[in-house]
Amino acid sequence: MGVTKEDTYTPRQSKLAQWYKALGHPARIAIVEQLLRSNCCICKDFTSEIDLAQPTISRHLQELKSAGIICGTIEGASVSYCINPRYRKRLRELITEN
Amino acid sequence: MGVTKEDTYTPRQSKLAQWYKALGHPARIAIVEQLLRSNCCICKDFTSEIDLAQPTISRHLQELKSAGIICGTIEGASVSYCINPRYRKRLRELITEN
DNA sequence: ATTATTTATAGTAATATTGCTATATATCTA
DNA sequence: TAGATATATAGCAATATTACTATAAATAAT
Repeated sequence: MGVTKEDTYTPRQSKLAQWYKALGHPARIAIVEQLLRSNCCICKDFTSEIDLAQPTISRHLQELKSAGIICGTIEGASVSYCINPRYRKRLRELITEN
Repeated sequence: MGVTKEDTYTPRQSKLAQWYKALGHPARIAIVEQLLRSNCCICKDFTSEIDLAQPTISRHLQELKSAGIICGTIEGASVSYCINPRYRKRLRELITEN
């Protein structure tokens, strides 16, 4: 049904799955890679690197944010995104390895 | 459109995303965890641990298999599944960590 | 040979995801 | 203030995912 029986699993299993699901799209991998290189980017920076419409990029950014993978801070008219420092090292391994 | 613009990304980005997507469901996390504990399981072993119908488990197993995460070998009337030895260590880190 | 056991596939229905265009909102700049 | 810039949201359409029941297929057991 496209709906996951959430209460079947431990919170840890659900959390892990949510984390990896957030990384389960090439656009989001590309975003994380760009952030690992550039440290901080505004939304527009991604739209010039990744061939997707701006609202689509924005949506992927929201998904990474709600998974706790990235943080966004308003900076004037733009929003500055960066890797959640807590997961920076781990993400570098996840993306770099293999 | 629920369809990913695959040619926008590098093969590496697509491959990474595919790998993490396969881990992006709690049932598949549960399956991998069980295999990390038990080394080898037949399909029926999973159905008695995870509260999902047998065909649903079977489908999740196929997805893990096509991502290269697990291997299945026919053994009489049943199929013996195990972690792809090539990724065993890596998966233990991915599942255990955090 | 018939029945039981084990697994996969077919078919279906509900929900989720991805991506677009149009537009709202908020801040800068002239 | 008026226009430009940057981002998010609304709304829509197409496809993907998840899970079910029913059933096929293949081996094991009686």
